[in-house]
Parts: sequence; structure tokens; C-alpha cells
Amino acid sequence: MSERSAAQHSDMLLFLTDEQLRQGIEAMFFAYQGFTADPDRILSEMAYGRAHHRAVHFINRAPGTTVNNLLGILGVTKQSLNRVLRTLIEDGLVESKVGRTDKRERHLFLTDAGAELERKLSDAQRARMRAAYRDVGAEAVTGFRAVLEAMMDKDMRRKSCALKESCT
Amino acid sequence: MSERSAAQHSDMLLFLTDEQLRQGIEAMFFAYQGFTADPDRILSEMAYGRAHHRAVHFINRAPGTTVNNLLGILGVTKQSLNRVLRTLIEDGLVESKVGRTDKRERHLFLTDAGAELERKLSDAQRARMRAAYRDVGAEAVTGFRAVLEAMMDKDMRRKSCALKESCT
DNA sequence: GTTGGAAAGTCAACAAAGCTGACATATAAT
DNA sequence: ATTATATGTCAGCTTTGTTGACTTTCCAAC
Repeated sequence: MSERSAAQHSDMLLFLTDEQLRQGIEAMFFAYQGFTADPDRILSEMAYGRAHHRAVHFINRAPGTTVNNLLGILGVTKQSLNRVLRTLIEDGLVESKVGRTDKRERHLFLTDAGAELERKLSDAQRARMRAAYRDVGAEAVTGFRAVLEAMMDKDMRRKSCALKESCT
Repeated sequence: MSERSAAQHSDMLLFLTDEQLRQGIEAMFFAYQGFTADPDRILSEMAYGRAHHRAVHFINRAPGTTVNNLLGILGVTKQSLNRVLRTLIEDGLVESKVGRTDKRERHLFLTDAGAELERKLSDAQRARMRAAYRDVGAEAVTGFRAVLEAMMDKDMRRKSCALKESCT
């Protein structure tokens, strides 16, 4: 069956050999290597790693987020996150403010220096993603996003969703 | 512009806001979490980790491959791979045979026990990918694969390609 | 044929970043 | 007053990456 006819009848059964699935699995592995390669290069020149990148990214994404919130998104233990956060705060990239309504909480913000690092990292990552998107066209991008969403755990889809503007 | 018209005119300019790209980046992060979750769960019950999974996967994929070959594919140092390989050999999951033409090389093979573990891990991972593919349809899968290919480093695309049957 | 360099693999030691468990503190909720 | 929650910290362990030093083997130039 041709790709077009399959696409136009999305309720059709999709026959997938183990070989095809394995190719998808390997593509995911190699693509993720590429996806992290540029930020990793930048980070390794400083004393930081991928864990710092993730923290900085999501603090930028959701300024004022709490530690607990971040834990849920990143899926690591508080001890692990705390190590990273402590160095970022010490180095003046992240600011931690005691909550106004609930003083137990710490709200996290990027400083100017933190925002600068975030921009540097995400510029590199965005450039790669933009180039990939350009190579393949809008239709492929839609499919890409759809598969990624379907591959997440359900609770992660919710978290991912909560970070977008328009979300059911 | 509608998705259809964009798809049918793939030479059209693709306008992408930073926000859209960031959503793609985050989707990649969350999807990779899901992608590795099932094998990770299985592995953590044994004394193994993700690195063992990768080694077992690619030895199964290309039986008789050399250590050096595997290094290139995985993108780690030989010392790092060697540790993983040593435990797999000690535990009787992988067999290492001295090269016949070049005695410096070691050719790697899965034992029956190794193949059994590989099957267990890849069954879980394939099930998730199959489910995701089913949810979105054939057209989306094509787009997904296209974006992944475009996001790899060039040399990785070659390696990935070398592992397929039909390749230019 | 010998020799010197390159390549494949191994051993040792260290670093990043994950984990568990125990515990302290401050605050909120009941 | 008591209990639960949010956060931070210490200690110690595991996985998996790194570099540097070393052996064995191969090959090519002399």
C-alpha cells in the first residue's frame, strides 16, 4: 500500500515489522545524540553539564517555578536537583526567593547571567531543530510532534502540556 | 495557511517561532524519557544500566562487530565501553572472539542468554513505539523519521544508514 | 629482517550525576 | 498541639562518562 493511501485512511491497520520499529528506535537514539551535542559542547567549556542545562531551561520556561515543581518535570530526586541548583545559585545564575503566600516554597528565577547562558544554549539547540524542520517541511514536523507526544508517558504529556499556552 | 497546502508545497518557507521550536525541544526531552523508561525499569531489576542495553542492542544488530566499531556507533570512549562489555562477558551474555585476520580485534556476539535479554528489552521498547505509531498513522511516522534523520549529525546518519538493509 | 609507529584493547583513577536513607527546619493544615 | 508538606543537607553508593599509562599486534619503511 502506498504512503498516501495509508495517510488518507488513518483508521487503516498499520503493519510494522520488527525491523521497521528497530530502525525507529535507532533513529531516536542517534537523533538524541545530535539533539544534545551542541549544548553539551558549550557546557563542557564551563564547569556545567546537561543537568544544569535542564534546570536553566525549565526555570526560564516557567519563571518562579518551585523546587518541587521542577522535580516533577525533570524526574530526578531532590538531592540530585539540589546539587545542581546550589551551584547555579552560588554562581549567580539562578535566584531563589521565599514564597509570599507559602513561605516553605522557594521560587526560582534566572538572573541576567542565567538568562544569558540559557539563550546561548537554546540558540544552539534551536538552530539545529530549525535546520531539521526546514529540511523536511511542515507536514513532517506535524508528524514528528505527534509521534513524540504519543511516545511520552501520560503524566509527562500533561506536564509538557501545562507548559504550553493553548492546552485543554 | 493550512497543513495540507503547506505539505503540498514543501518548497514553501517554513516560519517557526522560538516558542514552536521550544515546544519541539521539550517534546524531544519528554519523549526520550518515555522511550527509555521501559527498558530502564527492566534493567534496574538486574545489575545493569542503559549502557548495557545499548551494547547488547548493537551487538544483536551487527553480530561479530568489533569493539572499535561499537565505539564509533555509541560515541563513548573505549574505556567506558570496555567496563560494560567486561561485565557482560563475565556474566555470559556476550562472547568475545579474537579476530582471525587481525588478532588485535575482538569480534562480539550475543550468547543465548544475551539474546534473551535483548529480546526482553527490545520487546518493551518496540511495544511503546508500535503503540505510538498506531496512534498517529503512517503519514506521521514518515514525518517523524524524516525529522530524526535531519536532526542527527552527518556522520551518525551514515552509521545509522550502514545498519539498514537498503542504503545508498 | 628489523624496527618504529599506529591501532586495538585493558587497567587504574577520577568526575558527573543519578540514587537511597536519615535528619533538620520552617511553615501549613487539622 | 500534632501532623503533614516543602525544602535543604549530609553521607554513601552506583552507573557511566572521562584521561593517562600500558600491552599486544600489525604494518610499513628502512
